[in-house]
Amino acid sequence: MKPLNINDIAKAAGVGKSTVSRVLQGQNHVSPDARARIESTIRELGYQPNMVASGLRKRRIQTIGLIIPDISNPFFPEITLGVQQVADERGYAVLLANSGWSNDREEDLVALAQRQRLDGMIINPVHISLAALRAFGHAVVVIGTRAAYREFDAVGSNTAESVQLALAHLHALGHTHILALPGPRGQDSTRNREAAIDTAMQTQPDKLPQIHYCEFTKSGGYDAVAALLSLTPRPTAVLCGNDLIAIGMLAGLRERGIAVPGQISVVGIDDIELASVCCPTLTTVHKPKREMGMTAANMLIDRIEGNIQSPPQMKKISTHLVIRESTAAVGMSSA
Amino acid sequence: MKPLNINDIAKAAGVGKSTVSRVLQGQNHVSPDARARIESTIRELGYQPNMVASGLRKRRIQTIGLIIPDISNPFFPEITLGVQQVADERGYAVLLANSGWSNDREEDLVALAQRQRLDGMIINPVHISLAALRAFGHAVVVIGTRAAYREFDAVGSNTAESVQLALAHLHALGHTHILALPGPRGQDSTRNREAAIDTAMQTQPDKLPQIHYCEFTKSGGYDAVAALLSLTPRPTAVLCGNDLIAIGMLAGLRERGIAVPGQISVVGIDDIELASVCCPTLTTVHKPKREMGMTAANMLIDRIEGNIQSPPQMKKISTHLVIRESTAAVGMSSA
DNA sequence: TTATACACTGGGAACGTTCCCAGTGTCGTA
DNA sequence: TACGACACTGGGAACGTTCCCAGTGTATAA
Repeated sequence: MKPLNINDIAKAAGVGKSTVSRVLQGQNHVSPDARARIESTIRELGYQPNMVASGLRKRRIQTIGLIIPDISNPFFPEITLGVQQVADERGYAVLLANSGWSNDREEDLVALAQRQRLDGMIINPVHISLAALRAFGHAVVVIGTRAAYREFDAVGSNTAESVQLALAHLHALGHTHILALPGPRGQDSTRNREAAIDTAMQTQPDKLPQIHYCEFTKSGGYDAVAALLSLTPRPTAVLCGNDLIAIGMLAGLRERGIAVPGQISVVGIDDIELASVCCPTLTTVHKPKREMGMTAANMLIDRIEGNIQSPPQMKKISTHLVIRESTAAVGMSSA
Repeated sequence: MKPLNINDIAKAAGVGKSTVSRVLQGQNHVSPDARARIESTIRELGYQPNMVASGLRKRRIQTIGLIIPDISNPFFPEITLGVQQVADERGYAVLLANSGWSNDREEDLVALAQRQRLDGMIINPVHISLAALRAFGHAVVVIGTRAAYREFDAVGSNTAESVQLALAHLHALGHTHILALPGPRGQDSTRNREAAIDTAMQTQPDKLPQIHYCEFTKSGGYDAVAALLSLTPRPTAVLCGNDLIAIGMLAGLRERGIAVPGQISVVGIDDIELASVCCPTLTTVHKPKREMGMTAANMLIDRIEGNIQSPPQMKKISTHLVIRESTAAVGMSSA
């Protein structure tokens, strides 16, 4: 009925509970004889130490939190997998939670993490306030490159580089009229992309892309087609803030019989799996999502275990362009 | 430095810790006056109760485990989301772990769940033994319809129905030479699909599909194209065990210049998001994945909280066919 | 021989809650 | 007036570990 505890093992092995505890924690100062006896007793009785009790005493529960906006967005499972893999190897479990892009949910989840006394937390923040994040009181690693959170460790892809790669590709193909869909108006990651566009275009400000705001979703891209078509002269290429937007846009263009890349080139960012399967397959900037997850987990656990004392650092993971079918030289077909 | 505890609050509010505990747990037998004072003290000092301590005492940590093969497989994020949503609403956190389709990992993870004293566990089992699952000692809900685990609560989609729907669709289009890819040889879910095929074909055993085994992945489907083409007469339709297989097959067929659905019709199972984006879009059997996750979570928490005492039950969620571009009547083009 | 060091051991306190229980006070009723 | 019923209260034990510490014994050095 009630699970075994350390005293049961101690009694069965004829030793004190302290000695059993030492064995469980892999400490020395235990005679080979006692150790052997304890280990075999544990195996025999199928004893599993209670990590809740141990967590209470040690103030470490070997569990980290991962707060992301939405696991059903294909960008995040890969991140999650990377986090899990490292956490696992280093002896931590992962508590996963979705904020659903909501500020309230984000703050609730951080409070929950605090009550659960998680050892640390990796968060891809949407709106959450610094104060709420600080209140957590344990190690935090932020996913993303937003300046607002610079007091925490962070890992993000290099947005400037991504945008630069995509734009350079379009320019090389001769596109000068470009529409950019950097994301929803007023969100930090949108601003990041806009800033990156400005930086990339510093030397040729006359070719600055036009901006249209939309959600980071398929339907965001789909709806943006109308805005695209209302522009004169009509852009010959679209730079999408992420692949979901790009894929929505592809669907919208196809419905209206506009050829991609014949009439319009489309480029995305992220390189989610969909990008290699959609039609046409999508030229995009590859982000090493798995690696980002792994890096975040390593940074976090290093902090937790005190291996790092340095001030917060930001690791930018570099990206590269993947050229597929959705882009071509300007004026390939109907021109 | 050290977080506040219940005694700090009690002292600050001028009451005993028991009274604070009663307020925290929403019990009655607390005077309105004391309650108000305690609540405002808690808010003022920003106290967050320690769920580890409470978990130790109550033997409930308000956390459930979710063990799936691979979160990067697009079938699982939706399930996860459903589980999370319900767990959240009912006051539970979710610990997520990937078994990576490995038996050893599965058993390790269950042992971990046991050490963590999770209140319950939802698992999509691959190979794990009954013994290992029983050893967990808390509530378990299995995802899938496999007979082997019938001693646990389970929720699965109706495989028989799914296969039946897909085959009926192909038959209605006039296909009589069908190749089925039920999954990897020797895995239970593969056997389930095979059995469903046999059942569906009982009345017309002469048209029984041919079977080829492959992994539940894109490359599994891709590699199966060779097997498909080596058959004479060449099948006019392929029934794939899941959408990933189907999408791999589409890619392989496209590479070889075989028209879908002109020369070969392809139907999948699952209706993952990829299915509506790939090219051609995929006719498939829709599984309500989110709903499955929600149902599983509700069953589990009902068990945990003792709302159910009944013997284990299996809930089969029904499916429906989604007709898209990848299927057409036999002999539409080159015939 | 004695002192010192140190591997090994087990008992008890502590971690922060919840629950039991015994002790108040107040009220209604006999 | 006496009594039971009951809302309210706080102290202490318990949950299962880890850590501190004091107590063994044995080997090595002086």
